[in-house]
Amino acid sequence: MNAATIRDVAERAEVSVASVSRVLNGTGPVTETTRNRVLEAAAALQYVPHSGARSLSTSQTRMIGLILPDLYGEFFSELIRGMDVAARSLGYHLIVSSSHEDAEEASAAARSMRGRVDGLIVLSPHLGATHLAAGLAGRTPVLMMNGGTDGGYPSIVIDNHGGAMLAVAHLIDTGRRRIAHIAGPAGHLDAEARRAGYLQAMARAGLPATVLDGQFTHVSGHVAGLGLLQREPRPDAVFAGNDNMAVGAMLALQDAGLNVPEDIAVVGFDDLPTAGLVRPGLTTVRTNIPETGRGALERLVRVINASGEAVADTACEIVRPELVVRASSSPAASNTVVGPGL
Amino acid sequence: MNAATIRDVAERAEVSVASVSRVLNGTGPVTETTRNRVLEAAAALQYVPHSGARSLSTSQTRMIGLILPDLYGEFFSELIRGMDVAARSLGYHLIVSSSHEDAEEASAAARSMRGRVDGLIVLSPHLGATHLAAGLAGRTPVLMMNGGTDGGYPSIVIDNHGGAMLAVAHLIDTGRRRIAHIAGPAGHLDAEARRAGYLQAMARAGLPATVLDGQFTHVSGHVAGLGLLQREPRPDAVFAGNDNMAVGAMLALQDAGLNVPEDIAVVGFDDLPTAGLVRPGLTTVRTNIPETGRGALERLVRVINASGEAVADTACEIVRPELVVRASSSPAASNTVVGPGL
DNA sequence: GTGTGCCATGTAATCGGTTACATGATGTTG
DNA sequence: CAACATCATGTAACCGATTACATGGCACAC
Repeated sequence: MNAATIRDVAERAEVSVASVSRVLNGTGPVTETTRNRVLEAAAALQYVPHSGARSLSTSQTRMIGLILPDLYGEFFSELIRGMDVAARSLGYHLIVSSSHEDAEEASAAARSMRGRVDGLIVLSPHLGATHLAAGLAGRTPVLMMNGGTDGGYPSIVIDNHGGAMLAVAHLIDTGRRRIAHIAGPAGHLDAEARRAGYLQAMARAGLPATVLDGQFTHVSGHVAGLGLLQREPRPDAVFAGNDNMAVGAMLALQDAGLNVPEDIAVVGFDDLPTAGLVRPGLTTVRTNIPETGRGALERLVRVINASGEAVADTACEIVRPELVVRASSSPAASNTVVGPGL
Repeated sequence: MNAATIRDVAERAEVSVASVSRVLNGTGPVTETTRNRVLEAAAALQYVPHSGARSLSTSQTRMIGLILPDLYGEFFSELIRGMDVAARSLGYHLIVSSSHEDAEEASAAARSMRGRVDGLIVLSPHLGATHLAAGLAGRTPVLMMNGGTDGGYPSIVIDNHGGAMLAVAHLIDTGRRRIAHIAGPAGHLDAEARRAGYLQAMARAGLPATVLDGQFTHVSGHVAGLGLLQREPRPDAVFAGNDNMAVGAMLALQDAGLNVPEDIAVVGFDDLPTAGLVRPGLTTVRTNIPETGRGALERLVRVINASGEAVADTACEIVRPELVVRASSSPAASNTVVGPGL
């Protein structure tokens, strides 16, 4: 016994397939009697429309593809949470493809989704992905997140540069002068924007910059922390490119007998849950991830519905992060949140 | 200009649609000449098969639905990572629906996926979901994870009970006697199995049990930690139902001036990345999540391909977690991993 | 009573693939 | 040279929905 089709329902309800379709989709007029017969028959047969058949005749899949890099932890789950909630409320489903190390893999994933999604959200912290996606996505609407603004796609970027400046300004405001930076991997857009923000804030304040290399990992932060101990004079603050490295560095410094924040202040980026659980609590830069994800999905759906419109949406929306001050940069602080500032 | 169809490709290559289909799917014999003409035409037209049409004629969607509760952090991303990698290598796509607080929401999600997936993986730590899913999934193959073993579905469960006993045995082995437990929320299957494991291990050792209530959150762990300080005599060890609560409790104890592990040992469950980053490092129970996810997906695909087979797969596979000993339970320990034991 | 208009319903074409079966070309063999 | 096997290719039916258009029933007005 195969699954019931619309014809089975029509037969059982003794009406035509057109009426069944009308009742189930709420299109066109039907009498109360017809509606009831159809509903009853559909329930009795446990009828579920064949999505393939529907998408064939409507040329809509009501699916949205999400292409992600090799993300870890909280960021990943929060982002999907936000998007998923938005998708559900708009009647869409989310197809996820994750762990794409480079632009090539990401575009292969994009290709494999062509034809089965109505739109695509691409997160690519690697250079070049925008360009590659261009040739592959074809007519599928695409929304780029944190992938640069080239390519003429609508996009959303997190203001990493501004967030970094916020962090550095906070350190300067609290009296620090020898502020070092632990950078993320080269070629990673987030990492580079944060580094640039650090450099600009330091230059603007007339302070000398010190950059150590890191890989966004806990271990590389620890190594960089050991590197800081060698510096002469020793920095009185570190701004790490992400929380993972900040925590790694902080542990290295503490294990060497330094006090945080008295001897050296530490600031991270991302506001992972871990940031609030280490001691002292880590000052960091936070973005509202679920909210950003929700916004991205809603915007993509708007683009989908507007396709064919005269004016295409190619704007780049900028999400401003905020500073979360904890004890790692200010002995007095408990858990204050400071807005994005100017 | 609409997207190219198989007929457009056939026309351009001056062959029939059947030949195009044969070339593109590798079914049936074709000459080298035909193959090349088709491939060239397909490339020139940027042809992508319409997945709806294909699924209509083959009655396969090559999609797998994943229904998740309101998971946070690492567990979520690791699980999806493992499944996604497996799915990709088997030629499937993953449709994710997350954040389902209760069994009813989860089954609504399952219903909305009927007809658009070839199979479903349902993670439901809430009682009753199995039963609800039964009426809704219909003929769709379903794999239950951590949702109990009733319902006649193939299932995979993490041996929370055994993991908890492992943790308690470790504490007893290292000389602890007054071991308290911070339990997770009532009605949560993982939480209840861990609690039961704790109780059984204590009973078997002839030790009195002490259970405090928690909600799997950091804050509830902190509150429970304060509760421990009131106990007379004070426990010399705590086994928390998850790492979040363990860290919350540990901070409360340390803030009250106690030394971990000298005054009191702390053990968690899950091995979140945070567990290795707090000081002292948190002893905890770990499951290889990506591996478990990969296995689950591969097993579901096997079930899908075998459907119609005489013998249905209704076995319950048990994943044994392992103990990770860190400094929070043993001053000597650095980062040893102990196997699942007997 | 007949014409008119409205409205619920049904018929059948259509979407874009897959594939069973028919066809025709080619080579082999007696 | 005829008969036949082999094999690449083409034709057309089919999957299950949506929907434009046709149809038929009914109420109302003249």
